[in-house]
Amino acid sequence: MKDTSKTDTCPTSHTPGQCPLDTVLRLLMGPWTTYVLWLLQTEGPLRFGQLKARMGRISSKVLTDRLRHLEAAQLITRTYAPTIPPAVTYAMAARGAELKDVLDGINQLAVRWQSEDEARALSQAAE
Amino acid sequence: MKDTSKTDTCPTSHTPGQCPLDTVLRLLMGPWTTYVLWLLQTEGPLRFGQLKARMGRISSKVLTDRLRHLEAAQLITRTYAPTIPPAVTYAMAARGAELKDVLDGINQLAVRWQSEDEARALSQAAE
DNA sequence: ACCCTTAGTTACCATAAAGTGCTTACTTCA
DNA sequence: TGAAGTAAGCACTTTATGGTAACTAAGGGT
Repeated sequence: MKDTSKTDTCPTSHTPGQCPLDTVLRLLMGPWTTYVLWLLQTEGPLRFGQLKARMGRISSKVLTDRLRHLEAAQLITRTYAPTIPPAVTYAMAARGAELKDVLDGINQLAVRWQSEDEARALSQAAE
Repeated sequence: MKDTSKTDTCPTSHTPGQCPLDTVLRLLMGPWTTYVLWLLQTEGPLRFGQLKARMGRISSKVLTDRLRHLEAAQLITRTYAPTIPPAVTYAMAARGAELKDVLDGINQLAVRWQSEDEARALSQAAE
């Protein structure tokens, strides 16, 4: 859990301590987080090891941490099968799907801005 | 092989920092960043000292850093008047206004989720 | 008897980021 | 004379975070 009591950045809510927007942004910001969501959304439910394998150099510790936070925010679901060895499957939850739309919105902006910047850099280099 | 905006949350690159969406999210993650944008959006152009005063306990160093990054991303503009003492004014730029809409989208989700959680907590407490 | 598997946990370390305080430049006002 | 005021810059300290590696559970295979 992150401690937001020291640095409250709340834009919209005047109740000190937690702004909803900030809570969500903080959740998404760490490295790997959006990548987890993207994988679960495009490939469907995945097990811990499958996620880890697709993410290359991520450590178990950090991946666990990201999954726990996403699960606590109800963006993904965690299904534990107490077999030996155990099998744990993660999948997008309803809120994750809702978030996808707005993330796509940001992504479209980001991609467009980047291409605009590249185009401008090229035209300047041509002078 | 061009349209990545349809389903992808992270288009081409898997490494954190290369993906456009990740770049934007990392810029916003703050602390304080969304608060700066919110202030400039709701109160109009503000000078450095005015921003700092409204943000309470932020240090000049961090505020400067945030403003530089937002300026580099062309989300805000910086206007320097070489008077004595100097006067520097920050204002929303075109891209900042574009971003505002999607941020509002996230904020609406976040607020709704929070109220849903609170309602559920209350109904459980009533049992 | 030992090693393999999965999905983590724990301890420890290195680095990055945030916070604090001091300094600058120049003019006006007391 | 010198204090006040603005927008930082710089050096230093402290906290947060990510990464690495070792270790666990419990049974099945060899």
